[in-house]
Amino acid sequence: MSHLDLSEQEIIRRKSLEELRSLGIEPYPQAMYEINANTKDIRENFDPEKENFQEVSMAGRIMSRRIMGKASFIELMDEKGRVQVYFNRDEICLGEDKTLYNTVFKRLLDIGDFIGIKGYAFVTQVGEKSIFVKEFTVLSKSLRVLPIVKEKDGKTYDAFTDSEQRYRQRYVDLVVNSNVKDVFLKRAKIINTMRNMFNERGYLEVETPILQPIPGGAAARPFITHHNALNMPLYLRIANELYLKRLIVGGFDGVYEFAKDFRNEGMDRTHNPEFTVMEIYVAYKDYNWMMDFTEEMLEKVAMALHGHTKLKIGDNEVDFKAPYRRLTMTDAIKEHTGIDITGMNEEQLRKVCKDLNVEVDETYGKGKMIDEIFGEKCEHHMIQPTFITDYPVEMSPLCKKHRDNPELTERFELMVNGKELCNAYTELNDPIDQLERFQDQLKLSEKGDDEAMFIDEDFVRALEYGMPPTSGMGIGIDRLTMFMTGQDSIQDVLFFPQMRPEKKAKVEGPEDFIAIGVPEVWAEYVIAAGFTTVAKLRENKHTQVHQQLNGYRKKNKLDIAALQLDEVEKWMAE
RNA sequence: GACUCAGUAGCUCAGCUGGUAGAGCACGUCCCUUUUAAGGAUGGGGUCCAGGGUUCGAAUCCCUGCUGGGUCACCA
Repeated sequence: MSHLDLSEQEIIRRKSLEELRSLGIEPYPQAMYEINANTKDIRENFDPEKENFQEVSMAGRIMSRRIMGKASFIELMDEKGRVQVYFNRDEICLGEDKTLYNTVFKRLLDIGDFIGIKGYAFVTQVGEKSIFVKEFTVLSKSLRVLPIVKEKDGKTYDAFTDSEQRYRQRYVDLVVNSNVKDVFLKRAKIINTMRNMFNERGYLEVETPILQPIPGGAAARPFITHHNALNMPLYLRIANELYLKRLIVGGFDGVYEFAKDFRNEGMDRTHNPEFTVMEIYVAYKDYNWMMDFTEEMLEKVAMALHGHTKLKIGDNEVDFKAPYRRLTMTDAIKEHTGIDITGMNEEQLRKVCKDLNVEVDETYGKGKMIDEIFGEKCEHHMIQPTFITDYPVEMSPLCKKHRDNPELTERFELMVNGKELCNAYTELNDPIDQLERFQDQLKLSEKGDDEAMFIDEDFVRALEYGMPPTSGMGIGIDRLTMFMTGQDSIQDVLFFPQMRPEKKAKVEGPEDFIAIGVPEVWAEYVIAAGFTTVAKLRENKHTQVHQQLNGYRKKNKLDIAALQLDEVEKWMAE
């Protein structure tokens, strides 16, 4: 990179880097740096009367500086927070040579640099716990300028807020916005709390394939990729359900997985193309047991994070204290529309939808219409955690039919703050029924439903060997983290949310193309046909370019001579 | 995908009905030995997202595109 591309401040920092080296100071030393205290230790445990922390060795980033001639204060930030550090010229430079203070500390170090310090803890005149430096070491030089965020009395000034930069350069966000780290610490705690609970009960944490030949276990559009050696398509998993159930067939009584799933669908505040789901399957249980289990789990998570169960989510206060209300889908619809859909046929339901102004398609079956009514009229009312149970059979091809009503399934979703958080079944373990349900999905697929499930013959085969009665549950970890930490965007609970590539397509002028031999009359059309840069043009085979450009000429009826293949080939030479 | 708002210095932002770019922090130089959004003096720093158009003249108006945010649609 030439200095021409750098800002003034970046050039100054690079010069400082060279100057450090010329003074015999390596800005990126190899040796480890011994640390015996962190900033949190000092803040919480330093007591001047006890005279502790009198020989500390600490390390971190310089986050601010207040230089007053021969004395200076900096703020040093490590993983645990910040502490004030005092530098005094004559304490650092014991002899006549004051270079280490005047030049190295004052001039060559910058905000963002990592340093190590040795010294002792003390309290300043204004009463702030600080470290008195006897010796410091440059540990890593920062060449880019961090955003400067200042704070006074809990009020933040000049906060680093540009969401694009915060997500693209999360490392900067984490360095300068102290509250961001907290969300991710809580996310880890949520996962650990769940994992501990499962392990205590003897369930086994497992890993199942992410690359799957058949994307099963959910209805969603998958990402597709290609395996070269096998010369076959593979899909990134949309769910891991069918693999976990195979393990129940294999004889494990409880298995769970924290899994990244991938869905090739729209992105918004609550959807990212890759997201984390926890799925758990327990043998010899049903969905009633799973509801008890789920509410116990969520109460534990809330307690572990906050010490209580009442959380503010948006404008609502949501209480995760068990037990949660349990409501069948039919009763929920009755409660919010006054209509009892029990026993209605397709025609009657269609009329109900019309009366309720719920938009439905001609192709919708009973199940889908009921689901639409619920989605439109009920879902957003479910603020407190509520188990919605007994979904129509058409919507749930992997779920066992209801013990009292074959049109329904033993399924529940847990709704919180008007959104789905968990999804669970008494799992379908009748292989003949399962095959029929897959075949129904195939019919939907033939009708053009691109999200209908594929038939997984091996999964049916596994069921034929016998799967014990089992209940399974899935919970969206990103969404749970949003609820538990009060974030309203999924991007704020993912370190690296999906973004479009940031490199802008550089547009070159026709003269750049003429320079590589493109005829003058063609130059602007080459750009118009989509080859906006010479580099882009050269990414293609000359035969392809030739075809495409003559195609463009024909389509737009250009009154110029068609291109010859050998002519195009000459453009490609570097 | 639709609508809508935004993009100006490293960061946060001003910039009027079009007249050729500003502040605070940060940075350079100088002063300052317990400060804390340290302070004082002084100076430098810009492809005003990109491309086109209107105009004598565009950061500003118009068009197209790029990127991001919000709302909606899609999404068990």
